[in-house]
Amino acid sequence: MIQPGLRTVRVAVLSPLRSFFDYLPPESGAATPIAPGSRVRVPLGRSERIGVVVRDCATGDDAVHQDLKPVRAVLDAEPVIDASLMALALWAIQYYHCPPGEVFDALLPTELRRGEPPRQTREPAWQLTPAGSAALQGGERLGPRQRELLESAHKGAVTRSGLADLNAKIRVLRDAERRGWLMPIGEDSTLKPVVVDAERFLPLNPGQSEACTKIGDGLDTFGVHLLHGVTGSGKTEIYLHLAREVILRGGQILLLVPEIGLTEQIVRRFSERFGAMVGLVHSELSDRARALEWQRCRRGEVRILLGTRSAVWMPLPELALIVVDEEHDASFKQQEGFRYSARDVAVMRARRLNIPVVLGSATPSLESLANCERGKYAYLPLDERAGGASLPSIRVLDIRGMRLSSGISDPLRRAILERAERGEQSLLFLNRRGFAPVVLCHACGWIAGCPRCDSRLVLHQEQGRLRCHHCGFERRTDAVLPGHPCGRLETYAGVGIGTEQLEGALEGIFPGLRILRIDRDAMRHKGDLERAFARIRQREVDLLIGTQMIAKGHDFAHVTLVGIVDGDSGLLARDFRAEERFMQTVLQVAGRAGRGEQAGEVLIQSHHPEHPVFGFLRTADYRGFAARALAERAEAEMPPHTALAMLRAEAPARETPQAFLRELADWLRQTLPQAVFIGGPVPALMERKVGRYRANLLLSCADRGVLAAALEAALMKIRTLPMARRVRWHLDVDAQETG
DNA sequence: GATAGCCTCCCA
DNA sequence: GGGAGGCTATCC
Repeated sequence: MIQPGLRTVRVAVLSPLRSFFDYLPPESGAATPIAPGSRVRVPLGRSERIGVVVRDCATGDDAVHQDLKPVRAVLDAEPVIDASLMALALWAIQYYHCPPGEVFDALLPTELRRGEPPRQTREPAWQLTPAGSAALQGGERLGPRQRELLESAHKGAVTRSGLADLNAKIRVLRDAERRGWLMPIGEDSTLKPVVVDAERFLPLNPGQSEACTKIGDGLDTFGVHLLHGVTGSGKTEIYLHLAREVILRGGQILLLVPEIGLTEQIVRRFSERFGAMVGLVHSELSDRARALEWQRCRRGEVRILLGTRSAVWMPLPELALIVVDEEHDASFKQQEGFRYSARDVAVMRARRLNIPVVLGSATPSLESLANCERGKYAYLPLDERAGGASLPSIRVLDIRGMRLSSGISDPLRRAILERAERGEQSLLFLNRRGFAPVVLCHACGWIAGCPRCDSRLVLHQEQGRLRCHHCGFERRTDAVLPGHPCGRLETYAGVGIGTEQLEGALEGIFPGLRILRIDRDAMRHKGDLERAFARIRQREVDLLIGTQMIAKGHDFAHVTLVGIVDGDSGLLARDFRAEERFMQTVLQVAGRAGRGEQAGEVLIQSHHPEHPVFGFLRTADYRGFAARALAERAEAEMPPHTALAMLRAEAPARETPQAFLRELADWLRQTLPQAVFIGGPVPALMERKVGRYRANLLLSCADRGVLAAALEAALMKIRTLPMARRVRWHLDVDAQETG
């Protein structure tokens, strides 16, 4: 029986359980309601957990349970999550159909998740300077507020929270600071006065200013602006100008970037202009450092937050603009646990705050372009390169029947030589690490496979290792491998070429050229990458070989030739997004060339030069490509034309995940409306990974709301399926891949 | 995910 | 009779 009028507290418990939990108010202090966003300690089963109060309800009408337990303790007097982030979190729980605790895990720094009190970082404080002392003793005419402030500082340091009592505003304090009467003490680097020196901002070209004005005009209302600018068109400068505008109005800016390590340049440009107002969050940060940034953001000390995916959840009470740079980048989608898209969350956050978002990219996602077509996003093209550099010309080399030496055709070889003779740099892109991607036994022909995955071991000759790139399995090349029938040692032969082998081969082909390889193996240590980029800038390198690692962010002014060694790799479509990804990668790598004065050239080696993708690449016609791809997606009823979710399951036995998904699929097919497409179950593209077998069920529907209801129904059904306990499963809303 | 209670199995 | 280990329900 539910007692009417009973007061209950709804809590998102930090656990993987897929529901909220209701509690009675704490036994002591039952009279005061707990503010949503405060943390509580609650009993759960036989143990205790930390949770976040979602609401404290006068009537417990919708509490389902009979005998509720009371909250053990309220941990915060002030909520640690403000109302706007709370609303965003609740939206995410619904949208991603994920356990509430998972979302709040993403919102809170570790120490707060553990139930510890918010760390007392030293509160910003100011003290009287000699000049201030003189001013107070009659040297200056002071307003009543200024006098009050300085008198207080005379008695002891002034803190931010002390200001409230003083009836003085931050402005008075800033003013006193500017006049040299007060100076910050303690963690003073964060307290430098806000100086946004207009002279340090580069002038914008007409295209840039037009885009900037359009976005700037809408600063006080929600709107999504897709800034489609070719590489080198100066998107960053636009962000900088917008940031200045927002800061002058007293707002905070959130700038999301794909990977901070590879975006060092953008970080530098922001720090140069805005100094200590810039905050930084990324996955490499320690828990402590992260918690500190969290506090600084919340207190408003950080005015510009630069960060990767997880930064979208940071507390920014005066957030006024969000920028998502390289919005098409796959790393914005978390691939495990709470599988959210930081870009999509950013758009939703902006919408709820009624502030604008800028999505920037040279190769926008099809989703965003489709939203422009539907009139939901504003399309802002930037067609010329800032500084007048011209776009590289792109040519496809038909290498059918050509003699290749170590994968390099003669025309490409000659092009590299020409650049070297002119003192220019070349860059070869090969997205395959290691010496050889396939290894076989020269004695018996056995192909070395990973014992835990359906994958092949990659030969890394420098390190004398065979490695699986999917699970981390690794053996020395002189060890007997599991499953090797003849077990003979030292008889491995590599098939195919990776960057490591290419580097060696090129040293033979181009004696005298200074060659540098950039991939995860060659750049294992901290600082390696920065040193490598410095060497390139200082022209200590003639020929660069790189994987994905060199595709993003960095400008190479003296690179005038880009060679795509394997232009076929992206066309052997394994996934519905493969072509899009290939197009984006090639254009991104191409963008590295010719950013200086000389025009650049891109040569793509391919066995399928007639493939339509190359037609668009030759003219760098990304919009043409996108139009065709969008039409294909509509035809195939795939995103962005439809909403898509993947239900993935895995278990130690091959049959289990499929049996589970089949039972579910059978039920769903009978129950769900026709409009919902149910594909599968089918084994995952790589069925076995780290010793577990995986299978997928695809659900899609043109109507997102109908799909959401279908997913909710599926989750309800899963609760009743005994099979569900025998598998590990999860739901991936807006999955990036269908494999 | 964590935990406890229950079951079966095996051995003394 | 009892301990180990697997299976399953439950968590407000």
